[in-house]
Amino acid sequence: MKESEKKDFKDTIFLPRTDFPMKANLPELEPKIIDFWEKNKIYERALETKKEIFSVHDGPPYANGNIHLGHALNKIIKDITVKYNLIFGKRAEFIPGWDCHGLPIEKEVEKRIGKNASPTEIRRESRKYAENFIGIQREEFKRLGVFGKWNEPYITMSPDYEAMIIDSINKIWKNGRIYSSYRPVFWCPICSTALAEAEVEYKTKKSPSIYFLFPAKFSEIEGERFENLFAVVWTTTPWTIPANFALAFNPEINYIIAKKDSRYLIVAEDLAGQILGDFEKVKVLKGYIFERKVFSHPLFDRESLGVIAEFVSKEEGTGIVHIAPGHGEEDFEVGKRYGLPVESVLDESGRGNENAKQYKSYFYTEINQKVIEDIEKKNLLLKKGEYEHSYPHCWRCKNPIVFRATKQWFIKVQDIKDKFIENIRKVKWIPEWGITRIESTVMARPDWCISRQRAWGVPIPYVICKNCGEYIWSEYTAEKIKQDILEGKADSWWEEDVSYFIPENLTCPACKSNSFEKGKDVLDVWIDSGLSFRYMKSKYRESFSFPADVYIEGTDQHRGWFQSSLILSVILEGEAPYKSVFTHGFILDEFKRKMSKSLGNVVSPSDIIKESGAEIVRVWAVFSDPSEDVKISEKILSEVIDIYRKVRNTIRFMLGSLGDNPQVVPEKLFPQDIYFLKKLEDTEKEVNSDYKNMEYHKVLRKIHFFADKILSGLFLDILKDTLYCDLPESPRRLSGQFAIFTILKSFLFLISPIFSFLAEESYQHLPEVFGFKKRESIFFESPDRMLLSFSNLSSIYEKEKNSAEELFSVLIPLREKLNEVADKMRKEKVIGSSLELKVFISLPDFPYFEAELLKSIVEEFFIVSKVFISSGEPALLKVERYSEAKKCPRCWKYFEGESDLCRRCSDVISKFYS
RNA sequence: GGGCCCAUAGCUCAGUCGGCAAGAGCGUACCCCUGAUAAGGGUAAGGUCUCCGGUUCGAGUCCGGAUGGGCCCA
Repeated sequence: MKESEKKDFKDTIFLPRTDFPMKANLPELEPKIIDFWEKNKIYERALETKKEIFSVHDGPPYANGNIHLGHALNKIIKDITVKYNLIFGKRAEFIPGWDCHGLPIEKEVEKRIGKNASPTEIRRESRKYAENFIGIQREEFKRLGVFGKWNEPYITMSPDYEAMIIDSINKIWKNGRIYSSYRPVFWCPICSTALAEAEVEYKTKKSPSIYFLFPAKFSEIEGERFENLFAVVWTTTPWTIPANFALAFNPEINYIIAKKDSRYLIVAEDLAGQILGDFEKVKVLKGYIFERKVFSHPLFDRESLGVIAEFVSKEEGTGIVHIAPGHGEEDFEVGKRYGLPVESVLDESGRGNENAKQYKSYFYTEINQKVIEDIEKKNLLLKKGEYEHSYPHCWRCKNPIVFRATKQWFIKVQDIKDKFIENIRKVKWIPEWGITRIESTVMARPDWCISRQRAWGVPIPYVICKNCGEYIWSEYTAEKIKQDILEGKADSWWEEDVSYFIPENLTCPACKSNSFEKGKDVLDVWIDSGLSFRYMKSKYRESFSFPADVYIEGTDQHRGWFQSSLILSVILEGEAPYKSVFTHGFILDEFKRKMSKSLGNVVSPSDIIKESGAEIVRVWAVFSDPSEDVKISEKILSEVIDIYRKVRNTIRFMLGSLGDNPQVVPEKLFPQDIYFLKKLEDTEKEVNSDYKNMEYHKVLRKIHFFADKILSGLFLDILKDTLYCDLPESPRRLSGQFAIFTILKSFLFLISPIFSFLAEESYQHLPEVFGFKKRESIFFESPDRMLLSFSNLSSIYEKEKNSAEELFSVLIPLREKLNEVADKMRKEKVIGSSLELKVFISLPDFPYFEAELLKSIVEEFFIVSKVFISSGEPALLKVERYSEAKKCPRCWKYFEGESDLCRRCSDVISKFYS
């Protein structure tokens, strides 16, 4: 046959027709789709029609810096949750939030305008800084295709939010849960502020390490006399020695009296060798002996008391721990038991104060040196050196921090831990081990230190008695600050005089004095974000249901937001603020290392968006199981892109196959189509349940498998002959097109929470066939219009789906067998296309199917030209090249006969082109 | 150092109550098609289920320990 004749027949077949492009060019396309959603208020309008509320409550990101992949992963998972619930009829309003106050922004601003800036300047600049990044992050999140009320987010620095905070904290105070107390807290001497546990980082640090002696003020032990008796003590913080008031011994471990160079030394037995070298062991005794024994302070003229503490270990040091109750958490606890003074020897900038006596006004690192020198002068130093250990550092300025006793405000939580646990157990934690994690963090936590000596935050409403230093919390003050904030005077606390904030006749409850100054503390930012549920409750009454249906954050938030929200909610509302909590993992590189600037393995979402599109980020987010850590690499991204392409091309082919706009709904569906509709129904059910369980990576896998193997590899492949060559509006072709349309609608609907851009783009290209009238956006659609399992498709389908499945469960293994044989024949160059084959099979009786129909089904399903069926157990009997036949130039199937075209094709030509 | 979690083909994951001769997709190799064409189809090769020990007739699955990685804490 000549080329020209071939061409002629190509013009007579019905190839897919669609203007849906194969290449997406997402970086350019996506902004247009976002524009479409925004201009037409698609999300807002989709919400309007729904009633039942489903609340995905946003944990506010911190408003500094551009978003990173962790943010993207988080918001995408939230978005998928929101969209899934939305399309299934829930009013799923996503109100994004931003966390604005706090140290990181304040430090950043300080860097720009100088440390000496006034609080009002700092606050003004901090506010600008946060606003700027809210704007930036908002655009970045929108660019990812995340639906949300971007124009009415909640912002922790907005006047009504700040007022809500003051109101809430005052309510907790009225409940008697807030107290002030001296207490050693993490203190950054560089930033001059107390830090929360969440604000310290542990890094390796070299510290001085000294072994030194406390002279005993007693010489008799268990009836024996030891003149020149000393306790051996080890420390890596010599500057705390001026604050020493005790020496702690473990009651259970063995101590010895060692004679060395005419001195008797007390030290733990197991450690003596490595500390002392050569010595004479004089006596062994248990630590409890030393309780209430008195030693002399090595520097000052005062005493140091022997005490007992379980935490003293025999693994490290000397088995005797120097206790400075004002400078260590455990020291403080021990001190409290023995009634020791809680004294700080440092001022807020880390320099010696009055208590430090001769070390006054030296920085604590200088005190280290001086103390060592002085101890050496007194001949009490045994050994000195350096010690490398993991030590707390300030999260912001990265400098080592200290423990320092200061007066702070606390929320009492120790006494109601059982209430927290009780409420934790009512929540569904996904994955399940989340409950272990939150329970252990809640159980381990001390009372909540809520005060910070900073400017960028919500002021704590109290004043200080100038005469006696009493801290006085006042509802009057709280109310005044709150009113000012609401009237736009957020900084009045720093601008007005103290008299403005207190009632006229206020007297100090402790000393009756009437001279006061304003408190200098702002609230811990975890209070801000932890109260977000309360803001949602009051401001978004129409769209937020308390407790929220789900909180979704990274696993670090068990200690952070999940906990702060839980504590505040249990105190204020008597229950947890969420019904379920989903946690996702962190992002690692291809070698499972965390991302860090120093490793140079940081991937930013904007790079991927620029290169490949936001949809690729969305699909990546569910490519791995997000409840564990997720990896990203070039390889993974290219696989994600391949999945996208496959899904896109499959959709494109289906759109094209409906390009001739079939309108007549077929009365009869062919068994092939019914079988694939059944596959669709199965997939719908599985995918729906995966969505419900938030197993989005399983959704992706099923969607991909369905598009690739079921549709592209089977259904659409076998339908090509019908679609291309059968007469339009012939029963077989219409049935096929109807099935395609049914599948396509459903498929687009199911992928829309994840592939939001692709689903919308495809929906806009969807032809209105079989009487289907489109809506403005796919997000206006509903399951009953889009899903097979939610519609009541013709009784034919319901009636015949089981028999169709039965038939195909027999045909599929035969097809696989045939493929094996055909592959061999191709490799041996016997055939090329499978249409060159004729096949002999045996099948059991299928009473539902007539012989002719059955034969045509099998030919179509096998994509061969001729099938002979005999009766028997299912088997592939013989596969041969169909050598006696000739190829129809139109449909390329082989047939026997004299005519140029096969019968079907000549029929179509005569009917369609006459 | 402590708590929690993870560990299955080169990559990403399935693997319910212990019965598996261990599955899928991607990638790879080879082949076909050229009427989804910067597409489409087929076949095949890939695994001592991280390691060591235990329970059991039987363990990827249960228990103990080790190693590596993550989060949180000290």
